[in-house]
Amino acid sequence: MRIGELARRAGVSTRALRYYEQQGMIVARRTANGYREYGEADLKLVTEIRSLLSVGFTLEDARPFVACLRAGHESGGSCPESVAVYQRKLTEIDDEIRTLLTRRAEVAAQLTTVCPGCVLRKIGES
Amino acid sequence: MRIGELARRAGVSTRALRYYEQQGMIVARRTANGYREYGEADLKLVTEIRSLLSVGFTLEDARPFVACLRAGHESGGSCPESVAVYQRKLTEIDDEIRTLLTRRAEVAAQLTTVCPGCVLRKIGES
DNA sequence: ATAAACGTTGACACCGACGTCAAGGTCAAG
DNA sequence: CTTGACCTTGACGTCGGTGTCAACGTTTAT
Repeated sequence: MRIGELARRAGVSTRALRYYEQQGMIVARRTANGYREYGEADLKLVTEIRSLLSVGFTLEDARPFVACLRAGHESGGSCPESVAVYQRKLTEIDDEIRTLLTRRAEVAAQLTTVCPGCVLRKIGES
Repeated sequence: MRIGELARRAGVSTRALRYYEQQGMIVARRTANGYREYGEADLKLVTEIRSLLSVGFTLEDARPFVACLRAGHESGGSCPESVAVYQRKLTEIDDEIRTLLTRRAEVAAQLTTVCPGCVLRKIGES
C-alpha cells in the first residue's frame, strides 16, 4: 500500500509517516516512480508507535519497541531494551506525578490563605 | 538599583528580566543613559513571578498577580482575578494528574504482560 | 488532453521561557 | 587613556511532533 492508505488505516497524517521515516523509525520500499510502498508489517509498526506516543513516550522511547517488532517478536515490549524503557518511563511518570501533587498542594495552600473554602477536594481525598 | 543587582537579588538572569518587561509584566524607569532603574517594589514583583513560574504557572497566568501587587495589595493572590487563576490552575493540575495516573496504569499493565513482577508500587499503594 | 487525486522533497511555523551570541554604548578605577 | 564591568537592542537557537504551504512529478479516469 502507499502512504495515503497507510495513513488512513493507521489514523495518522502522511506528514507523520514521513517524519517517522526521517527519524529512522520505519523504512519504506520505493516503487519505480519513487512512491513509498508499505506492507502490513508497517501498519503494525505505526500502530505501535502511535500507541506509545499516546501514553507520553517520545519517538526515541519507542525505538526499541519498533526494533523488537522488526526482529520478529510478536510484541514490541517483549525485548529487554523495551522493558528497560517501560521501567524508566514508569519512574519518570512517578516523578511527574509527585511534582504535580506537590504543586497542587502549594497552589491549594496559597488559594486557601486568600479564599478559605475555595479549594476543591484533592484526588483521592474524601 | 540596576538590572544586574535586581537579577542577583531575585535569583534570575538579566535576560529573564528583559523578557518579563517585553511581555509587559514589569516596567522599568530609565536613567539618562538609558539604563533600567528598579525599586524595591520591582523585586517583589519578580519574586512573585518566579514563585508562580516555579509551580507551573505561565507568565500569562502570573499577570493578574503582578497587576494585583501593583494595585497596592499586599498579596498578589488577593484579587478576584488571581483567585480565578488559582482555581483554573488547580483544575488543570488535577487534569494532568489524572492523565498521568491513567498513563501510569496503562504502562504498568503493559510491562506486567511482558515482565510480571517488574512493576514497582504505585504512589499511595502499599 | 485534461482534471482530479495521488505522490515527492524542502522548508518555515508553532509553543514558552529563556540562553547565548553580536555589536555596540557607559562609567568608575587605576 | 585604557581596562573591565556594567548596560543597551536585536536576533537566532532550543525542544517534539507535527501542520501547512510551495512547487513539482505520477497515475487514473473521462
